[in-house]
Amino acid sequence: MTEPLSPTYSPAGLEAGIYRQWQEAGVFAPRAEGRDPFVVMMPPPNVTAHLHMGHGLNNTLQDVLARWARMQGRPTLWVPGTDHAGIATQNVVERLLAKEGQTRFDLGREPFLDRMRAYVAETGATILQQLRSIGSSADWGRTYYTFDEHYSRAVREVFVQLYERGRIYRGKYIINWCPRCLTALSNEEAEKEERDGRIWHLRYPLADGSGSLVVATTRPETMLGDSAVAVHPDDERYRALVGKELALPLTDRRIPIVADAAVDPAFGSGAVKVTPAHDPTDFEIGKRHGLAQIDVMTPEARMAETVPARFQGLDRYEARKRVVAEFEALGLLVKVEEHRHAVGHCYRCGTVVEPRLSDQWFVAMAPLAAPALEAYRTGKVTFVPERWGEIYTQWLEGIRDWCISRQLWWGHRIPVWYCDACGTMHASRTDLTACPACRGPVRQDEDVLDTWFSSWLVPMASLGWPDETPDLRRYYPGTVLITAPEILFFWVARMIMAGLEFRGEVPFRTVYLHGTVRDTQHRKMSKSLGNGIDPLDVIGTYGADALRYTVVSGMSVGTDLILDPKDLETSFAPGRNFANKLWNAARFLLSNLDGAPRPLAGRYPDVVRPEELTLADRWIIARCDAAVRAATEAMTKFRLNDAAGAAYHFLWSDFADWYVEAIKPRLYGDAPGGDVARAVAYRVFDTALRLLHPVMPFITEAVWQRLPGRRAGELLATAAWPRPDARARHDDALAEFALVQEVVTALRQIRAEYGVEPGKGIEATVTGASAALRNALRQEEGTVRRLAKLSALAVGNAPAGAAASAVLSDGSTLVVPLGGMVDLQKECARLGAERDRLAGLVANQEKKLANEQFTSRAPAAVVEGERKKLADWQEQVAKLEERRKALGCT
RNA sequence: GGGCGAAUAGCUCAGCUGGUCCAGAGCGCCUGCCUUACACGCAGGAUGUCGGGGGUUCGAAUCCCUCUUCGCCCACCA
Repeated sequence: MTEPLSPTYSPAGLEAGIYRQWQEAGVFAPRAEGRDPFVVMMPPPNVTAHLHMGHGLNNTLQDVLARWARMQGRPTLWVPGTDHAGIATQNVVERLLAKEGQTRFDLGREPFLDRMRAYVAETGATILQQLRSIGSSADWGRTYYTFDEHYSRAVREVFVQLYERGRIYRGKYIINWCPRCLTALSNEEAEKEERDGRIWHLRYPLADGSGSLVVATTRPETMLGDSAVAVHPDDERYRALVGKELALPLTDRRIPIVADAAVDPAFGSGAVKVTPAHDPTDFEIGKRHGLAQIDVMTPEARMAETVPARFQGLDRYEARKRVVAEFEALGLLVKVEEHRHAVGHCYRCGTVVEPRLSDQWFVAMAPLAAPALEAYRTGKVTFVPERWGEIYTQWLEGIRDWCISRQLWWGHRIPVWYCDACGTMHASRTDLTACPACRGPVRQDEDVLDTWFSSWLVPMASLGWPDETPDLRRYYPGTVLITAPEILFFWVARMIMAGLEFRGEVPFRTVYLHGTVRDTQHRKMSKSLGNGIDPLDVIGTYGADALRYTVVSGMSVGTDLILDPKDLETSFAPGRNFANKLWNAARFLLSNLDGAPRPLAGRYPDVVRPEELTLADRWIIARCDAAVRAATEAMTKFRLNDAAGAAYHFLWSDFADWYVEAIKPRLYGDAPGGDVARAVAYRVFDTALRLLHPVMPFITEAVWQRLPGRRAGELLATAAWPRPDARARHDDALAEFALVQEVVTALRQIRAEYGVEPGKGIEATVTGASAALRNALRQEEGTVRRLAKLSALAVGNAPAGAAASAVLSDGSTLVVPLGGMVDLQKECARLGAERDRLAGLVANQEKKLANEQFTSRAPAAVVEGERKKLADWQEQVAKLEERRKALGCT
């Protein structure tokens, strides 16, 4: 890596080699010694996933923090992994089968699973490989997979433990059923979405013909499974009817009218049809009144044999139409209203879920939730941004039992065996071949576990749990979890519960929830919307560093990342341009560092004697130190955009725009002190590369290794993060160099305004300069003359007839003789306008200072500052008037 | 229905504890430059009722109230 930097920066040829270097040096594995390990668990992408911007964002943020921690010398472990992703993966393979005209049932369970495994073996490594291309410094040797053999042991262990503690139970309850995936879902997996729908008001006649009742429903087809109508016990309107029977229309069944407090008398007619097999509330009412539970649908959501023959086999929506039509024909359809309500959708396929009575396995969550709440309340876990803590709390407080069984094949099979001989069931860590009770034959439960039932163990299982491994002892609990808020309930909260339950300790101290990648219309990027950006395209065109820079700088805490999929240039060019700037600054510097005789090692500012430093040197050292402070501070607060900004601003605006320009004469030998300039430039550039490395690791590594004095094999990835240095705080230099910048800027403005020809020098005189400015100009005269293209610079009295001037912040006037190049009329107008503007400010300021409330209540320093402002302005007005006179303005 | 977030330049967004980074950055736009590190660049420039209204305060983009508009999360009123 010692060949010179190529004249043009091309990330494509550079990144792979750098990444290989890191891997070969083993920098991604945590160092064995050292305290305060920094541990991050990667949210596992699905095994079949292809890299998208969400991964790009999430992994960049993790990598920035991991690299930062590593540079701070902390043993740093970022554990990567993949998720077998039950439904999602099974759906992918089932779609492939469908193209061949087959279903999983045609193949049978084992052959299907073989097919799944073959598919996953092929695609499983893709996503992890792609994550490497963005620079992820995860410890690949520790990659976990939520469906490997070891992980299965962890899952079984957890299941059995919970079972033995009575926290897992099996029973018939209303669950969310996806008629397309043909499985039960948890509450979280049924995404509620508000939709415009309708509500039908149906009339049910009394069995004795003495009258009727009206009920309202959004799902008329379920009336075929009604087993009662409920009214509130205190509802006067219906009191007399309670206990009577209704003739359920379209059927030959009679159903009772019951009184139940769950009914809201104010809603609709105050009478509710009760369908215990298809609605959670109705299920409860049904239990209280011993009502029949009539499941009217097949798993595919077609009408089952439990309904009259003419409805059987109809899709639920066809059945709905048919039911409504028949009610209308019978004159029992009272009215239809528009009704907006929330409907659950399968989070994997979008199908409307059917609440349905079903025999499933559940985890009792209340006992798990209590310690998880406590952990947050006592500060054992914190959220960034904090507001997520409240959302976490609300969810846990209202938590319901977790349906964990899935009627899928791709997943951890439920470790329960049934013995038909003696009617017992047994949860077991190992496969059972015979009933432990009667030695009779056993059969294993057909269902598999919710994929999140394995994901929630990531922090433990990825470190070896249930075995008490050295990794587990050393790296649990982790430091920070970085993920998207979408999976706060699915994953984050459950990991906290699992960690507390099985390990007695939270799995991580901090949860950093970052935003979502969206397009310019604020829509989530997704394959189906076609508004995605392929990170690999971006990396190919702009480089991984540019991708990372854009993602980090565009992502402030608590906000979303907006990118325009139709205009990659706008989003990613700034990152590439910055990399290019850095590359060229490095090229310039390296070509001028050659043969630097002064020792470049050691801690600056010891490298050179303090008295050798020029104003510009001291300024850039102080600016660099400020950047170190800013970047470090920002990192600790997860304000990664600010950290990137600090490095960006320092490198570009301070170092490249000013310092490099200021020292060119010294570097070229046109001014003394070249060695000092080289030493300082080297130190601050080195520091800046370190600051930027977590964000743009490839280019900084490539450049850094070429700096002189590097030992073979020395890597920036493991170099030390810079520390602030009290000796680098040159406040006076900050102030004085700012004046130099101001002079240069003023002269440039004058030059532009008066059309001084480029390349033609002008003479400038500064009058009334403060001691600081005089000192600054004395030291940096060369810089000012060069950057402002002056032919001469003097400090002293203004010559008569000066043609242009600028007032500097220290009160001095910059007077620029421009000879015949100045348009007198224009100058008079300009001075007049400026005088009027300042006069306005003076008037306001006088009013402000006359306000006693202000002068007495504002801090003295503020009042003093305001007084000074007034004086300055008054003086400037006077000076402007003088100038106008001198020029003969009227 | 409940809760949360957002609204600042043409666009995407910073602006942390009310004052001394207070009106900023990047992109875009305009002007002038191929100044031997960089045209993926350099030097200038224009553009803002800080969503509307009210309040607190000596002082508000910043705190409070309210309205409007977007977005997100939660919710068993059928």
